[in-house]
Amino acid sequence: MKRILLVEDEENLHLAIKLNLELEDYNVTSVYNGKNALLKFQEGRYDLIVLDVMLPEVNGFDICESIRLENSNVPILFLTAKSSNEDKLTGLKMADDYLTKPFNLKELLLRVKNLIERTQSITKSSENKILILAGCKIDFKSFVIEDNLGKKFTLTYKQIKLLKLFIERKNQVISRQEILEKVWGYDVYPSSRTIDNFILLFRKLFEKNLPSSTYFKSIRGVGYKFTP
Amino acid sequence: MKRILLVEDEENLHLAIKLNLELEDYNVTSVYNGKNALLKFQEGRYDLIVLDVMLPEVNGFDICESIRLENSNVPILFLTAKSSNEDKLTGLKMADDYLTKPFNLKELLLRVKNLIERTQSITKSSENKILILAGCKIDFKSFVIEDNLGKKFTLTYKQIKLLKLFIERKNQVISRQEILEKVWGYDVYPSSRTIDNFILLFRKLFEKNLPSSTYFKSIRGVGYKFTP
DNA sequence: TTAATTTTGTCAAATAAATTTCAATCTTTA
DNA sequence: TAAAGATTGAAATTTATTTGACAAAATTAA
Repeated sequence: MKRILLVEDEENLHLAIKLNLELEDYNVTSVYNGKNALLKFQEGRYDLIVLDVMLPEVNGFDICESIRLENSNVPILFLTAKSSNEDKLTGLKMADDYLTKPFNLKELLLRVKNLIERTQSITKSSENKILILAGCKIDFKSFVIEDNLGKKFTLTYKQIKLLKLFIERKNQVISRQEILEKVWGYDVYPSSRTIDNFILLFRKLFEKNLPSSTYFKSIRGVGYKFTP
Repeated sequence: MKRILLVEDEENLHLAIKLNLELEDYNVTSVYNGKNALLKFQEGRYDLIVLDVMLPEVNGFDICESIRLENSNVPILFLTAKSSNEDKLTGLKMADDYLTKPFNLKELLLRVKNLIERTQSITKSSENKILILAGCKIDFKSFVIEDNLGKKFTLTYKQIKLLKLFIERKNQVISRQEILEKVWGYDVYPSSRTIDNFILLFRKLFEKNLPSSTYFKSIRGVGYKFTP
């Protein structure tokens, strides 16, 4: 049974969400403010956190940040009342998904399901969040990769995100278009060169016999394919 | 925010649909003919395409086919004026849903919502698009074909696209003209040798007893026929 | 049937286009 | 404000695709 931490201060909405999640057989822990959210988070493990942005005292973004600092990458679904663009961007950067109030409860359930399944499948493909690739240990928790000589290198958030996408979709051609949307987001479109630079780094890190590449193959006119 | 590509040439209807979709908080991209539909489709990713069948120049079915050749399974909702049976059947085969004009806008909204939700939950269970042909495994996701000896060969984007067209239309003669339109696009006309070169490769890959060909037959004066 | 014509098959070379790479610039974070 | 990270632009490189030349096959006309 999947465990969800629900952080929402509006009583009626809270109960509605809780009821619906429980009907879908989730184990829901209820919390009505930021401080308790952090307490509950530290007490037990959760498969998902549904987090309202507008909370009394400590707001959702701050809580999210605290959680991430604890080296946890439990998926977080933000609920936000404002639909202003800046708010969305700030939120999305940290969140794994978000919903703007008022929202459809069905949609919430769908997103909850997707988020949990998605993270489940990533975790599975990289068991304890550590993966060996080309003799390199990749630790998705600390963002550190270590080659067979013990040399360490810390990846950035985006690099990890892209690497995860490739691992999740190994042996599949992923279009540049989709890479941008999955890693950078729907409304942000940096130039296509940006992706290339990330690939460049990955190749430097993992490929043994450059300049030919075995792991990160370019599919001309489409995008890239990762073959472990 | 879900993105919808609306392809409809009748101005009034178009505006009415657009307005209603936007009131439901969809991000609508407007297009009034087939060629632009394909252009817009290639530019960005959409969660749904609302596609009129009767369009000037390139009709809805052809657009649908082109989209499917691009390896996209974005849900498509057809709008059709005719309610003749044959039309419905042809449409439904490719479409995920369809509506016969004149229709109720409420119904459109309902179907749009359902389609988007439905596909959202299916998408993650990525079905493996693998096909066996002449003892070769063709994987449309990785663009790789593997013969019965285990030897692998990576196809290019155009090769995959053309191969898909042949497979979709197996046992049918496809004219060179149509091949060009579906695979190369509607305004690009390369020389006639171009297609031949692709056939040449396919034959090398699949045909067992060259020079006679069993799978890729040339139909003089018309085009080619693929018989699996 | 043979000659003329058209269409298709094949290959190597040319072209056009996408990718790689790197340095410079802009942005964000500490 | 410094430093790290992300992005862009431009040149170099690579590669898929196209073309053109010619051979082979099929079709038509004589």
